[in-house]
Amino acid sequence: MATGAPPPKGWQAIHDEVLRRIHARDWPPGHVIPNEVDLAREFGCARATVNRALRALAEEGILERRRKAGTRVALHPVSRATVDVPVIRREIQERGQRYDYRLLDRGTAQPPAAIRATLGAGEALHVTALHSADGAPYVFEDRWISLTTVPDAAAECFTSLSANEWLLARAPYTHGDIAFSAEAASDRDAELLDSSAGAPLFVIWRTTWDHDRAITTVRLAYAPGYRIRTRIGGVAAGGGQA
Amino acid sequence: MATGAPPPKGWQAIHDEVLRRIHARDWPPGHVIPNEVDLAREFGCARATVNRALRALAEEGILERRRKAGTRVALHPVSRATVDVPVIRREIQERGQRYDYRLLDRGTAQPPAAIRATLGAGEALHVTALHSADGAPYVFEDRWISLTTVPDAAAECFTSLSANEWLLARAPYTHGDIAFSAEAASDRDAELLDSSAGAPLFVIWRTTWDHDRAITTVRLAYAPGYRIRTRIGGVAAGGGQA
DNA sequence: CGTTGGAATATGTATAGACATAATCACATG
DNA sequence: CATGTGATTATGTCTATACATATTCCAACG
Repeated sequence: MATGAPPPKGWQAIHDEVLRRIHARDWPPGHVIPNEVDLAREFGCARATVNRALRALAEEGILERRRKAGTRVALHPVSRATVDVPVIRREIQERGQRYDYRLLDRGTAQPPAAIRATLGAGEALHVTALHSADGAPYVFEDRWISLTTVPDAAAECFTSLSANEWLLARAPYTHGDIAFSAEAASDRDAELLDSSAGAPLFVIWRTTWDHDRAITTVRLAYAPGYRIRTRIGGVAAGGGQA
Repeated sequence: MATGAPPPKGWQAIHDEVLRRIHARDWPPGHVIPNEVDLAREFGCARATVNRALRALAEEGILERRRKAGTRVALHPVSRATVDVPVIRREIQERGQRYDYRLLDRGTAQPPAAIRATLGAGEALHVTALHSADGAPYVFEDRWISLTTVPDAAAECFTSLSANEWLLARAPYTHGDIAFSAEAASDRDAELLDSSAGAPLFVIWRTTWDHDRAITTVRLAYAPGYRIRTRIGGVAAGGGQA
């Protein structure tokens, strides 16, 4: 028979039915849908079950919920994608490639103004390194670490363990900012990544924080051809089993 | 007093306490934490409350949960960021800029092999357009629409309403694939985006599906300087209030 | 010794009921 | 008319209990 998927039961069934009504335009964008109590009665289940389904749809960006105002179909659907930014070593090893890490430089210095704006005044630890896959350069990492937030970093050499992994273990962050962009390879980028100056590089800027204190700011310049892939929708509300 | 944040109550308090123990290495990576019943007893609450907190942490990628096996601290922490890819018109208008849409070309044709692999055999609708902000080119859109999945599209001219918005309204997708990458501007990219050939462009490839049938595949080439920003952690498990 | 089958167990989900909280709306008041 | 205030209401959350389900573990069996 090979039925694609068994008919869902429980809150997922409600999730799917509500989604169907939205897609079928029974409930067009902006429409306020019935409240949880009424839906529970209609579906013959407890309110908590409806709540679970609607909350999942809200987390997907399909619904917008506000107390007292009720639940409405989102006016401006956005594609909400969850991107996993993995630890570089694992990213490479999971593809079955050999991972190499080479520290290029390490020292304390006064960071440039743009970095100082987030890391705060004073000296910081500057670490540059190259990650490679099967011998080919993969990512050029240029990182500043706050010595006020992470004083222990001053004693670490980072010759064999990448700063990223050391920090993850020693100074976990509470939140962070990420930016994806395309940059032209500088002369240094080009030399290290074995490409030519001006080549389009996929670049990730990431700053991580421990509450209100910045831990580290890093620029990751990926070798040409790199891309980040992800999905939207799909698992619906299943959660995060990789 | 300006206390940064009020001490959380309920399931968020448990979420934060568990996270604290993980960060404090009371529960190191790989460690199996107590089961929900024990934690509920410890925190003096119902199991459902603990469940809510642990499920949130699992969705963040901090914990891994399996029935019977229990809950363990994730061995390989990944930065799980949720990226909102907005409708281009809104993205521009929300910054207070004027939005312009110009259809460049529209016609049915045999798509190139790479597109045909996902869209299926047969002719498809090819639409190219330029979105601009305050008169400056912003995104060059190159899209193929499956006429087998969305036959209505053949009758639409796309002169004033962008294909993206038309599709969102008429042919909602169940899931999609997204890829972010950096590409060198082709001659055509450069001409349309008012930059020079070879310039690094941020490019998004997106394919959307209605169950197992592809709806559309689009390449969005953004003008130089574009970047996508997002956060990790932060709201923890609050959900999706924009 | 390997395989299989069942018992044990931790999470997943559902339920009914209750209270908390935020936001809205209508009304009264200045 | 502007404004504040309180009742109303829908969602947010918690509780206690129950059953479902996936896995693991172990023991019996071939």
